[in-house]
Amino acid sequence: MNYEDVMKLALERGFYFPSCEIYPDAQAGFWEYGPSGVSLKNKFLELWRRELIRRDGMMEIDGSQIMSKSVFDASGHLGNFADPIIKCVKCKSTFRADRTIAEISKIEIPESADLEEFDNAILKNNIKCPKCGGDFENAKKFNMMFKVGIGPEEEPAYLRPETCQSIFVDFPRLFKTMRGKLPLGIAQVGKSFRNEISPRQSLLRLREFYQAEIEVFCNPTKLDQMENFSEIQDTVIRILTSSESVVMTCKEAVETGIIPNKFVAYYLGILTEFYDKTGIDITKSRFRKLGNKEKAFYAQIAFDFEVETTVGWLELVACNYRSDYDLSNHAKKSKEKFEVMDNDEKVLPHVFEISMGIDRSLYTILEHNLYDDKEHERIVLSLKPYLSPIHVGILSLVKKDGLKEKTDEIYLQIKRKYDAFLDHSGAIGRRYRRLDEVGAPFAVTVDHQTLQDGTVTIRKRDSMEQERIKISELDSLIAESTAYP
RNA sequence: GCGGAGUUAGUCCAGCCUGGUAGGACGUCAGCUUCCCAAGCUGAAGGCCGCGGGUUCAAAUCCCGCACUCCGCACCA
Repeated sequence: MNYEDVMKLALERGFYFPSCEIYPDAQAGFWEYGPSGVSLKNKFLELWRRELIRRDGMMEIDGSQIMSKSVFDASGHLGNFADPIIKCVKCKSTFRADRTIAEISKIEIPESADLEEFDNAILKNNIKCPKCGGDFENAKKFNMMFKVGIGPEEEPAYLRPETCQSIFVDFPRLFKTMRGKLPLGIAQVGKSFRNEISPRQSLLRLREFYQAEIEVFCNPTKLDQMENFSEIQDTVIRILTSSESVVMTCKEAVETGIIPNKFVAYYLGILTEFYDKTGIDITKSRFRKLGNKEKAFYAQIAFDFEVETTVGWLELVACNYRSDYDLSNHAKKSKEKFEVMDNDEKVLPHVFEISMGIDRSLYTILEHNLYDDKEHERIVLSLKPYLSPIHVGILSLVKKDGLKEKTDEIYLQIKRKYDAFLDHSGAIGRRYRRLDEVGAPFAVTVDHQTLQDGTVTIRKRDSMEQERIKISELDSLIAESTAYP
């Protein structure tokens, strides 16, 4: 199914929809999750915690969304998280200053250069608007961070453009008080904010979006001493470099040098295992090794985890080896000490990050799991049972003869433990199909036989098969079938 | 931000050219029916036609702005 089909499902079944949609001044790039979306998101995050956080004994924190100016001074976002732009006086088109100058005059000016450098280059080389030949206004910086004013004096602060800065800032306290030991993973789930020029495609490019980030602090001299590497050495990953596309095990990737060390390979391996369990088609995924020009300003080595969808390859996760970029800058700016002891050695840890875009991941899960079952005239969201917004539908075959009451009774028994949905109204087939669309893996139906022998039918979403089971077996069956892997 | 195409009920769309304040399908709800897969029958709810302004006796319809959506450019988790 394609983007439009997913969009339609999202709107009709309460997965997500535009924010502030009843008002004319609603801005692009802001979306809300409805009940089904929240339920899916919560379960996705629980899987993330199980597969990555608990697996490695990482810590999870929950930091402020608004952070002080100093943080972004140190992190480099104030200077670097901005694009130099130039605007044509005549046709009002806006261009990236560095790129436009490089294209026309072959002069490379780094994007972080002073604005005068761009203006001078434009003057000297007589650079005009590529569209209409008009002159340019002076170069400006467009910073993608949202500025906020704190208190009556409107002290400047910013909405965080990535969640990880609180992890770096909090690192000294966390390491000391939580008895940290390298390598140490610290994780965070939360919102980040970027003032995108042109947000588009619902959850795929947002101005306010969810990230699940993991920052692993490590001793840079021990990147190949990775005890649990054996756990994932045979995990198959797909890698795209500038020259080739390969499918190989993590072990082979390290041996051939495509991945620089066991440490990085380990995390790419467990990330792959995680995404496999979300129900994304892992054969349509790849780690794209980024070239120097594509990398973020803080990254030394970068792999983007990308997945193919009907709107192209989507970047779901950015894996960056940030070295000591963040810690050394925060140490310099704050005068706080960030060195820690690793056995007898004093080290300033390096950082490898796994920065996951939650919204994009959820979209991809929906797209990869939605299919049109033409034979049975139904749309099925074939989610993994543990991710389904609704675990089980509880239905009465007909309302009369006490079936409704019996159905209510079963619903009452299980509704606190599972996401159950009670439905009495309409034809049974219609109710099954509605449940298929929100991905409920099971439907339990109460019929006349139920009143006689205490059994119900349980219908499976994907096969549409039914079997009779005792009501007393219901709990354990659902528990088993919807358990995380 | 630019270029192109759009915006009418929860969803998809007709009506617009040739002004006279809305219609279909699906979905939803209630009842009947129905003893297991979107059946049928009856009834109902739901839209000041994206927002604002203009022209007109009269605007979904013509004109102008703005917002949003989609496709390209650029940017990115």
